[in-house]
Amino acid sequence: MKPIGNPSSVVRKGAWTAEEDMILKNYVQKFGEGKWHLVPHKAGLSRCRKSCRLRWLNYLTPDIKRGDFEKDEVDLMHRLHKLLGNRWSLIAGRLPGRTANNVKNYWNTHVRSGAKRQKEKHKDDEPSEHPMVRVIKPQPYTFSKTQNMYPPVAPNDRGKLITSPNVGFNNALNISPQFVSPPTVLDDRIDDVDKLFEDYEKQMNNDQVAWSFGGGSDVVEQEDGQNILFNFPIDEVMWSLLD
DNA sequence: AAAGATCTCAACCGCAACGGC
DNA sequence: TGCCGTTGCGGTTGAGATCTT
Repeated sequence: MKPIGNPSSVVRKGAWTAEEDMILKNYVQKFGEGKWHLVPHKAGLSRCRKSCRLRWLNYLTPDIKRGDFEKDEVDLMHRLHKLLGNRWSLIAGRLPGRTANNVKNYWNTHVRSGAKRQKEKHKDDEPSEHPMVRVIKPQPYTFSKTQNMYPPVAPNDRGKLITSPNVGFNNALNISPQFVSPPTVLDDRIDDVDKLFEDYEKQMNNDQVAWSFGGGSDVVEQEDGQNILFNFPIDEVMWSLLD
């Protein structure tokens, strides 16, 4: 065990001790969050600023929720993951008391490994139920709502949407270009996501149509303008996000 | 009871984004 | 406008816990 309390000595790694936790907690309660580069020195911890920040965010922050995820939390996680992909911090932001690390770990162990097991189980007998597995990630892309430009959009081999002169629009994911929004647009509007879900859920419930999630895939699929994920035209959602 | 396999999750690492100068 | 320091994020690792044989 390396000594605690001398920031000029070798930076400690590994599990945090109760003493270190107490020092960091006292420091943050006294001086507040932020300026993490100053924390090790000012608090007298032999830890790097990253380690301090992570420890605070993932463990010491008050109101952190521990234990198993509840069913509705998992449901919401699935919905948000379908919409946002592996943007754990955004997903965690919609799950009170959960951290990005929390969510990521849960996903990687329970959800992803579960899907993997299922895939292995079926890999020899029949083709996957969801042959097209792609997370649609927002990419930097300048566009104008009024501008009638349709650079063909298609997923590259890493599952990211790219434009290509050789790919006709019908050969892409059949997603209108306005759906391929720059991250800033999506991020700016992320606060609207909850409202959207609520509004559409209300609407769908009125029409006796339910959300369709599950299957353990990361698919946002579209067929004839409809998508398996949302049971409503995805363009409509994205336009309301962009409006 | 013991050894090996598997699972879980805290912590680390690398990188991109951001902001100040 | 480019550089540099800082921050925040997602992917990965590895130690400890738990399960299986």
